[in-house]
Amino acid sequence: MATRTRRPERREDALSRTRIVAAAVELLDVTGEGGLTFRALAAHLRTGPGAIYWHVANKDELLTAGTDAVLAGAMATDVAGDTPQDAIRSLALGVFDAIDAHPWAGTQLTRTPSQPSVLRLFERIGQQLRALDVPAAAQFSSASALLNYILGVAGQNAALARSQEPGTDRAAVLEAASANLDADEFPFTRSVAGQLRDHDDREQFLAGIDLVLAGIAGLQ
Amino acid sequence: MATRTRRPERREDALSRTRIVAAAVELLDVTGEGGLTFRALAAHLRTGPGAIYWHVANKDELLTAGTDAVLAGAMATDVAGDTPQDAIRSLALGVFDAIDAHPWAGTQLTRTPSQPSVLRLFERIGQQLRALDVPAAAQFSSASALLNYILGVAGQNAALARSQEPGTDRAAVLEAASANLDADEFPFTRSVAGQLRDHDDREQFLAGIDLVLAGIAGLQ
DNA sequence: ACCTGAACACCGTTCAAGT
DNA sequence: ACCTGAACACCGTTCAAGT
Repeated sequence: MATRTRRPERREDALSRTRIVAAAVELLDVTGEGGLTFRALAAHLRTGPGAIYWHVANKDELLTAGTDAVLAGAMATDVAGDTPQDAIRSLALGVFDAIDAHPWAGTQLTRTPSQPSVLRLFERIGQQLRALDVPAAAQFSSASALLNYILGVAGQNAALARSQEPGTDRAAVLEAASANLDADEFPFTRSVAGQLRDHDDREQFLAGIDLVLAGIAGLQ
Repeated sequence: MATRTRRPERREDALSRTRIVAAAVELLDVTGEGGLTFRALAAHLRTGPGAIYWHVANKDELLTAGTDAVLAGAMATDVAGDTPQDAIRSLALGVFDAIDAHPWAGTQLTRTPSQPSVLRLFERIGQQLRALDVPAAAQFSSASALLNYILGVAGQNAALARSQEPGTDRAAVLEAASANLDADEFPFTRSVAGQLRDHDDREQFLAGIDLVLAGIAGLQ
C-alpha cells in the first residue's frame, strides 16, 4: 500500500484564509457593506466567530483582502501592446468596472491608506507616465492626480450604491433631485441635470481621465 | 414693569441643533472619527443620549451637518475678482484646508451621496466653467472631473489622518514605507519616493487641479 | 415641548475550553 | 494547530416616564 502524505486530508469545508475572504466578498456583494459581520460570516461558514480570528486579524484585514481579491483582475490587465494613454485608460476602466460590480470595495479603497491595490495601481500608472516621457519632476504629481481622480470616482460610486437599492436608475434619481434645487442658487447644476438622462457613467469617467491625460500631455 | 417676551429665557446650556452640531465637531476634532458616540456627545452636553435625538434624526445627519458647518467657510469664498481658473483654485484650496483641519469631514464628504457641501462645490465649480466658456457639452464632465479629483484627495487625506497620530510627519512615514517595497515590482514608486521628502501636500494638490484645468483649456 | 436614562438589539473582539 | 461559543465591552437607537 502506497504511503499517504502525513498532511491531513483537506476537508472540503476546512477553514482557510482564502475561503474566509471569498465568503466575505460573497456576503458583501449580496448584502452590502452593512451585511458583513463576523457572526453572519461565521454562520455562512458553519462555524463560530472566534474561528475566523485564527486566520484573519480583524475586520479591516478582511475588507482589505476582499478589496484586493476583487481588484486583482483589474490590476493584472495586460497593457503590453497599448500606447501609454490607452494603457492608463484600460487600467482605470478595469478599476471602474471592479468597483461597479463591488461597490463596497470603492469605500475600502478610499478608506485605508496604502491599501495594497492602491499602491499597485499607482505603480502601474507611474510606469505608463514614464513611457510617456513625462518630465521626472512632474511624474509624481501626475500619477497622484490620476490616482486621486480614480479614487474619487470610486468613492462616489460606492456612496451612490450604498444609498440606493441595487438596480435603481441612478441618473433618474439624480435628475429628480436636481429638479428640486432652487433655480437661483443652483443654476449650473440645474442646467446640466438634463444631460444625466442619456449619460453613460463609464464614458463620463473616461472623459475625466482624458482631461487629466491632456493636461499631462501639455507638460511636454 | 415691562412685559417680558413669552418666549422662555434661553438658558446658556439649553440644547439646540446648533449647539449639538458644534459639540459634535469639537468632539470629532479632538478624538477623531471613532470618538463621536451619542454617549460621549451627551456627556459633553451634560444630558442623556436620548435628548440628542429630539434635535437630530441620527448619526448620519449629525455627520452631514458637521461637515457642512466645517465647509461653510470654504464654500463662501469670495471669488468675484478672480479669473475663473483662480476662482476654482481658491475654492479647491478652501476645501483642501478645511479637510486638512478636520480630516473626518473628508470621510463624510466621500461617504454620503449628495452631501449638501458637495452639491454646492459642484455648483460653484460649474459656474466658473461657464465663465471659462467651456463648451456646453463638456461642462458636466469637466465639473465632475474637478469634483472627483478634489473628493479623491479629501478621502486620501482623511484616510492618512485616520491611520496616524495627529502631527505625524506623513511624508516620512510614506517614504519609509516605500523603501520597503520590492524594487522589481515597484520601480516607479521607489524612484518617486524621494520627492516625498520636500514635497508640499498643498502644492501637489494644486498641481493636480492645474492638470485638469489645462486639459479643460485644451477643449477650446 | 423637551429631556431623562434605562433598555433593546445589535456590534467587534477575546478567551477558556475543547479536539 | 485549529475550532467552539459564551462572554465582554462597547455601539446606535427607542421609548416610557418625567418636567
